[in-house]
Amino acid sequence: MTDTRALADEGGRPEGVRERRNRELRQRIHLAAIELGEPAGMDAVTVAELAAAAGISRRTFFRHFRSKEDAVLAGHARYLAAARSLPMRASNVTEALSAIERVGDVVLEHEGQPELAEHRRVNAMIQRDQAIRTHAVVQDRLIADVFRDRLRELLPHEPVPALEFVADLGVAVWRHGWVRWSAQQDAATAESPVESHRAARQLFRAVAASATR
Amino acid sequence: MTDTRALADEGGRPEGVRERRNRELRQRIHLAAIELGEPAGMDAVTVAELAAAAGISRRTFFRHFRSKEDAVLAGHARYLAAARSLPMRASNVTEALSAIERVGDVVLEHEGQPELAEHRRVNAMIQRDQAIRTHAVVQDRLIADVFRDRLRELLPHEPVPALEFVADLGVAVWRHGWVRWSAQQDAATAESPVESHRAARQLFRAVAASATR
DNA sequence: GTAAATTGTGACACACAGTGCCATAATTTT
DNA sequence: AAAATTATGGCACTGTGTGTCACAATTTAC
Repeated sequence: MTDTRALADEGGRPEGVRERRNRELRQRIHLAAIELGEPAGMDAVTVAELAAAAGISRRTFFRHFRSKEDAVLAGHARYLAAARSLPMRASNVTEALSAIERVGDVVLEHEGQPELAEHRRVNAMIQRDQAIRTHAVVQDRLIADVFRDRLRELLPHEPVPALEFVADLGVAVWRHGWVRWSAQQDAATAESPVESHRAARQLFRAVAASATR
Repeated sequence: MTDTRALADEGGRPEGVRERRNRELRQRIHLAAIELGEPAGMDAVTVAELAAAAGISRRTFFRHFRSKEDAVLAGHARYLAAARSLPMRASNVTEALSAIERVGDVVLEHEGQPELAEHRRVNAMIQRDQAIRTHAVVQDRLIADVFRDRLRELLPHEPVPALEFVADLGVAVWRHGWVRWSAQQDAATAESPVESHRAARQLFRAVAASATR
């Protein structure tokens, strides 16, 4: 989680003390949020407790995250950053979905073992914890809006509602990929994230093919 | 808006004074919310102002709506009620989407002129007003969860993530239908709500057909 | 019809979220 | 080493949402 820079600028300058501390602190807060929220439910945790657990003041917490729910959903921040910065290409509405899927592919390639472990944990929280679930869907919408705006630049002649719709669908498929992956339990039949996302896309296609007579 | 009973029980008993006042008050609050929120943006409106405009106390407002954003989104409440109460039939995942679409069709049939005018107004707010937009997507998720749970009863052998996904897609198509309809401006080429929703379903199919090579 | 039970309302208090502001400490730059 | 920048904590303040109580209005039972 955490290093939203990973995708954007691989070749950065050294990274000063400030930068490193900032990154580490965000990570510490993130872990504290999961640690406290996982057992009790996020509604039962106050920002004051969270800040105390991370060794900072309430005020400082809000300088690093907009809300306690935000502190949990680090994966969304990475996907959002990718939606903003990765190159996209599409020459019509139906290609737009593929363009979004390609962004997802790149993100998947960058998610290593620690991120995957986080995904399992956070996705489990999204299923159980209403506060987190609510916040996750809001984040999804923000990401879809970013995709919509980028598609708008690529396809200025397409109606905006259609682009928004495609962006929505793209994000829904992405989310379902993770839900599917996180639902795996026994290692025997477990899919890799890439496989789960492929399955999500296939299910999307299958459902659409038979719908709307 | 307003009468969430319309779909559920057409043949009801007379309706007492209490019931009527309750309904009228909800409607009054709803209108006050739109009236205040439309020009200023919902973030700039406090519940105290809203309650004052509706002639009630702040405390009473919260007995009728969970939040000021909720007070604006009356159409979502109707759709939610329909998702809960209308009969659904499906024997596999791909039919599930059609089942959700059928619920939408029934709701559409019941939306008269005043509701349609409201849809235009509220949808415009959803586009402009971040607070409302955020809340709308949360409502959509709640509705999708209701559909998911109902599908779970109909198709107990299907994996829950798949059902959740289909429910998500169904709601996304529904929402896009309204967005598309609300985007119409000149009466000359304007679509009816039914036509817009049909177009939404077709776009869904078209996008899916060419995606995921 | 009147009495009892139920339900809606306002007032008050309270916990908590989120933000503006300022003084201070730590770091980067010059 | 001094100056400029940036992170932090403390404090105050607005606003949300909920629990609780007393009281008024309706509904139900008799």
